[in-house]
Amino acid sequence: MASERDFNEVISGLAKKRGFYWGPSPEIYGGSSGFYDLGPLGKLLKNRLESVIRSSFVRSNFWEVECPTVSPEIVWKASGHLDGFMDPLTQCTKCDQVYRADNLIEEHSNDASLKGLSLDEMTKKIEELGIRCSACKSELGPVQQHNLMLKTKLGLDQDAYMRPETATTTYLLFKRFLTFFRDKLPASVFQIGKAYRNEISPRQGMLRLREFTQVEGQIFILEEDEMNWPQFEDIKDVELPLLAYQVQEKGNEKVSMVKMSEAVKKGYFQKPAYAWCVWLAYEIFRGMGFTNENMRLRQHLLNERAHYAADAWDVEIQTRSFGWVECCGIHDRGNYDLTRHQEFSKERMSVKVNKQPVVPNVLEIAFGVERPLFCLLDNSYAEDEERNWLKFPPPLAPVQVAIFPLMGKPELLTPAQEIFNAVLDSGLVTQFDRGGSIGRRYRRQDEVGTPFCVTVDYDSLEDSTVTVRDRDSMEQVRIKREELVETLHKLVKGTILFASLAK
RNA sequence: GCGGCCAUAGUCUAGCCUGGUUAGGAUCGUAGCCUUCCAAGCUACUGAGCCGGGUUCAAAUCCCGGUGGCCGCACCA
Repeated sequence: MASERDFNEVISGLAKKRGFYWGPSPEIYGGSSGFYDLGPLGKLLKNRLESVIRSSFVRSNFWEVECPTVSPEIVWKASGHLDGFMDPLTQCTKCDQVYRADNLIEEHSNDASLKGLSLDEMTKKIEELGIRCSACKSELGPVQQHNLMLKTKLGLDQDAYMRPETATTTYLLFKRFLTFFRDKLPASVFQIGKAYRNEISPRQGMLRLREFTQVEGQIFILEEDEMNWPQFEDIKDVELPLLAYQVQEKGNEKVSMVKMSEAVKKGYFQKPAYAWCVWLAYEIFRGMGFTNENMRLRQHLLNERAHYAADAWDVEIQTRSFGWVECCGIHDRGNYDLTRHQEFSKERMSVKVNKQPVVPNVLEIAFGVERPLFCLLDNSYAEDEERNWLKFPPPLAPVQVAIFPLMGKPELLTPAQEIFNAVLDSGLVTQFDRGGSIGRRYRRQDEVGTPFCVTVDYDSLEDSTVTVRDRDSMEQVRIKREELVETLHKLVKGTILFASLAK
């Protein structure tokens, strides 16, 4: 198998060639890194992932909302992103090398008390400690901030920002949710939408984008309900591939399959409701085609956690291009966000518990769609001596069925066209292909992961059957014409397996 | 952002050092012929020197700047 870097080139080459994604966008003007276009197949695949995500959330009683992607500055002051989302940077006055000021100070002082200095204080500290550019030994300039949010203006002069996450915009609706949910907590909502991060220098293609689609599910919940979460009963015997931080601290990277009830007992999870969120994230990723073989749940080490996070686990996916890739965060955000918005907006963000106002906590599942999209491509790629193909689970495949006449003769073309129209009308994404040899057409479909191909041959004219060919085994069975549409639907949904037809 | 390397059809690539004809090949694609199930063959065709500037009679080729990619550093809520 190709090395890691080469493998990424295989995947992105295939993605470009067959229309999964293109970029950096806008290509004809040279492109800006961190931006990609989805081609027809990529968009289909993304839609499938999103619909898996949607139905998982809806089945778990979450309600979908959609908020604007631009919000005025006050929102991001309140959320902490205007301060916390900034990197304090200092630049060499001579060679323009850029350093992260807080890291620099920490390295040179070994003094943990120096966290949280202001910009001016950091500038002074660098001078005091005599820190110079490690490349050319020249003086460093004043500490400035690089904000990871993209700034814009509303009207003539109101500062505003593109949202760096959808979560905050969801929290702003809390009062409305209380009415909608008739004052009952826990209340669960989710949002799928664009978010923007002005990364200094994004690399690794689809894995670090400046504009990407975020999925964020939120549960507004009171503390006692976090401890008493009935749905946990349903999953207590489910085993998840876990890597807790206690295990990692012992220098161990070994994932173990742990029953959820066991994980709570061991103290990996403090709260059953939070543990359930980790399970839900896992379930969503299983729906997106990942398995215990290529997925793990890793708990953040204490120093990895974000400004709002009381506990944090990630879903990580193993790829052949980049090793383990962090794809989803499950956060216990406490009541940090609602408290802050209450403070800044002067609006009540609490509910009454025993006549006392209580600001509820938030549990969050957050991920970008593009990462699992890439990981799925990466994990689905297969090749042997004669062909390469994408072994998408049939329900996720962008193109679901392809229809061919065995040869481009009118007597086969016409019935093949009719079948194509019927299958297309039935709601499957279907392609018709009459070009080149039959083998070549199978290979084309293999390369984009189409799970089933239907071929109309001369026998079809006699006995009204067609052959259905399976992508992974390359085997084929004859199916009666009148059963074709229904059979294809079952195959694509995965309610029957091709192997069960093959006898 | 910094440094090193790099940029030619959809994809892979030759030519660049040593400036000079219609920028060559492979593959993919398209149309047709042939072909009764896994990239066969034949014929024809489409399609390219990242962008901008400079040097020169002449630039894919030399020089400068920008953009993008890879690697290292830094960054990645």
